[in-house]
Amino acid sequence: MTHHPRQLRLLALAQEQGTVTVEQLAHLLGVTLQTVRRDVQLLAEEGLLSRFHGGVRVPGSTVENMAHQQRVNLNAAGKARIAQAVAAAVPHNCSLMLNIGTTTEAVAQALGQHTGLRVITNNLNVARILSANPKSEVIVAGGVVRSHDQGIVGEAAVDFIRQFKVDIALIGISGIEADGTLRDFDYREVKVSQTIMAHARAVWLAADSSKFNRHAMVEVAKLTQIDRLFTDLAPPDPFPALLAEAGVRVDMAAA
Amino acid sequence: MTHHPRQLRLLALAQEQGTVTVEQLAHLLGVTLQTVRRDVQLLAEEGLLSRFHGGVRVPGSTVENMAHQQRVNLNAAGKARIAQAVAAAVPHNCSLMLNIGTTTEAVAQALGQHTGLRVITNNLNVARILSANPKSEVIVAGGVVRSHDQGIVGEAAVDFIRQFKVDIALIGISGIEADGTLRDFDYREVKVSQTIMAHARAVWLAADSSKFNRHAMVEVAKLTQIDRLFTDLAPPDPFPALLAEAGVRVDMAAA
DNA sequence: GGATTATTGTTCGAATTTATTCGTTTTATA
DNA sequence: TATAAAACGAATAAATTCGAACAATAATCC
Repeated sequence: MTHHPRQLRLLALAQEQGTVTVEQLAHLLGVTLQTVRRDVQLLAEEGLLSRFHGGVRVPGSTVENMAHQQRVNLNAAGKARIAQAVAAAVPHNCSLMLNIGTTTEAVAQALGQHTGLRVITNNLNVARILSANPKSEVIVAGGVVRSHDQGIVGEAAVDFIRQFKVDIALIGISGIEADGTLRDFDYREVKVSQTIMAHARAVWLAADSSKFNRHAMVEVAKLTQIDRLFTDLAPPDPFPALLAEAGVRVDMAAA
Repeated sequence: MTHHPRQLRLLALAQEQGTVTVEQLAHLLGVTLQTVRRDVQLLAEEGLLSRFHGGVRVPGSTVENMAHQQRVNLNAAGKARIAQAVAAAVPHNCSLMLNIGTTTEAVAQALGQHTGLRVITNNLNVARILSANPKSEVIVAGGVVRSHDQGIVGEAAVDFIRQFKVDIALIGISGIEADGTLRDFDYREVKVSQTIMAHARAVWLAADSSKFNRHAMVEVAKLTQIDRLFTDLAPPDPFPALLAEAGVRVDMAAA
């Protein structure tokens, strides 16, 4: 099944104008609104188009890294609540490490009013957010910048982090499996996260409810290595038992 | 369903101006205050915006950040022309180092379409801008992040940069004095810039016309260490003679 | 040519978005 | 601190947009 010529013209129009309304498209293509909507729905499902109420636009032209932006939006409210809870638990004048992840970025945002923090991170967004706070010091790890999420990974970052030992490691991850392992997608990122955990006196995990039972490839750590978990909803079975067994203190930031 | 174009325009306006009132937004976007407030609430929840009573600002923006925003706008046209000229002179598939400065940020922007670049920088803005280009690799130096311009300075950054040797060092500075010295304000930043120059086969200087005869405290280098100067207007006396004597090739990106 | 299938147009109820109004909260000023 | 002004957010009504159902038309196959 290939595309109708009209659908190709529709795509071309969207490309040209950046954004087009459904009504404009109907007029330009000489068909009814409903036909345009059918085409638009199809093309949007294939990812060739982003739609908004009233029209469409080319995907990705709007915000540079749409993928990252959309992940930020995933359960944004939950992440914000978690971030507030973490910030409330972090004392002033302590040292922290934050790894890659949208949840840690939310935490960085929430730490904006703290004083005397020393924060080490391999996440450029975290660095940008926290460096706006002149009362805290931000140290960024050196290394190769990953384009899709501004994270720094690789051997250089690992070496850099090894120089330090901090009070708290705040970790975000991709998934927690039912066997009690924390997992992530990128091998190089995992190396950094493990190093961060090894160089902290306490390890805190920030994970919103969507992370439970989500699968990812590479093992970062086991729940037993975690001292404290911040989440937004009560974890499903079998996690309460696992967490209790591992001696993890759970902080729930409910709505 | 993604963001409405109006919401993207709102974000762009906030980005441009640093801060905007709700009333201004309503007027500029041609909708009522209530609609603006709805958009603002949504975008703020997603962390794309910070709001205050009466308006919004770019997230994590403080007075510091604003100051930086304004510096970016200083002679923006001249910087953009210089950046274009530099980008035209940089071949594909080469290695670069970029230091701190709004001019180097403009260059980073202009390098967005190059392929196969390997860029090392101690400027988080440069890293952010260039990491959006998946055809190039960005390596950021580790170290303490300076809050007012997102630059990385200090001994760690110097050590990090010493590992590399690149084709071109692209340097921005605060002032060029009539005695042929290039100067900057922050001692720690100067150390980094000097290291960058020492670890490149060619040193290019990007300096708009406002830099000539501008005074700054710490000496970065002498004109004789520069291979090539990119500027937007003909330098005033006595610089043409100095430049010729130092053997600097001058590229003028006139309007 | 006739039957069948796919595509488009039409109509209409549901869902979404926007404007208006008004009570509440925040900020500025005396 | 008291008061006035401004800004905010909730509620509701009007307008717009969306999507489903079905009729009409075009394309395809035998």
